Amino acid sequence: MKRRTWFTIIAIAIIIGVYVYEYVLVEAEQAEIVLEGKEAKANTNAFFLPTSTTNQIIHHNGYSLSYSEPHEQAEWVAYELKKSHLSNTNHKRPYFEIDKAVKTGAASWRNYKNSGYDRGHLCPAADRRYTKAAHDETFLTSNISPQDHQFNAGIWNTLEQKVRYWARKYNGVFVVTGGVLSGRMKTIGREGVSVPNYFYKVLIDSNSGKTKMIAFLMPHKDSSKPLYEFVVSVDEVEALTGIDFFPELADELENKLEASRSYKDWSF
DNA sequence: CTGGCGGTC
DNA sequence: GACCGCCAG
Repeated sequence: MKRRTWFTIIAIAIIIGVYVYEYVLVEAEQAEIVLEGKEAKANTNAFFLPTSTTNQIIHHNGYSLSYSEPHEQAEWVAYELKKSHLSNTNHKRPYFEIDKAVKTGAASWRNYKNSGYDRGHLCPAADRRYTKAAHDETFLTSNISPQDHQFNAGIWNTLEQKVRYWARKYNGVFVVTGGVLSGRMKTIGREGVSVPNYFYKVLIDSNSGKTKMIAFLMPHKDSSKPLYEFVVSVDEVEALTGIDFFPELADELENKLEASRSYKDWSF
């Protein structure tokens, strides 16, 4: 055969190869999404799960939480935001429901009505758009905290968008977030839902090379400062909340990463 | 994206 | 109370 013929054959083979490869990749991703719910506890909630100071951990398919009955909200909500979770699908916004999995009785959404505060998602609805079920599951009252609207739609929203950016960039991140339930707090509603004075977010990435962490502590008010101004060490968040964030991590690594307040490994 | 709210049945 | 559609930053 002529050289040109060989070249043509090889070119076609490469093109077919790429298509087959992509097809297999897409199939694998879809299979992963289908399994998401069943594997949530094993994948999302095992290794990086924080400790509970309230002894009430609840696992949902899309996230886990530790519920604080005295403050009528979660002390933390934890979930893995995989790159494959990121989706542009629009879902109709459902109504908030009382989380029946909370045995002590989760707060009613009525506490928030006319309170002047948003029902602020802890696990954002936008992080669970991959299925309608996952999206709707974020509308449980165990996943919300009273948030000032300017804060929620402002700097906090900006941080949540940055988390999605990192999930895309670093092939997924594990997220732990909540209000700091300590000190003197305002309360709202008949059940007295505490209004946190600070909110935190702790991230760990173990998917893109060496394991890295970053933590944010934000006063409960909107700000025009850049996000990195709110970076603190994980140790600082632990000191405020009493939560041990990554107890399953090897001690040496945990101690080193949690003491650091450097954000050089995180692209802003 | 983050949400509230008023009107209707 | 549930639902729809409109509203704002």
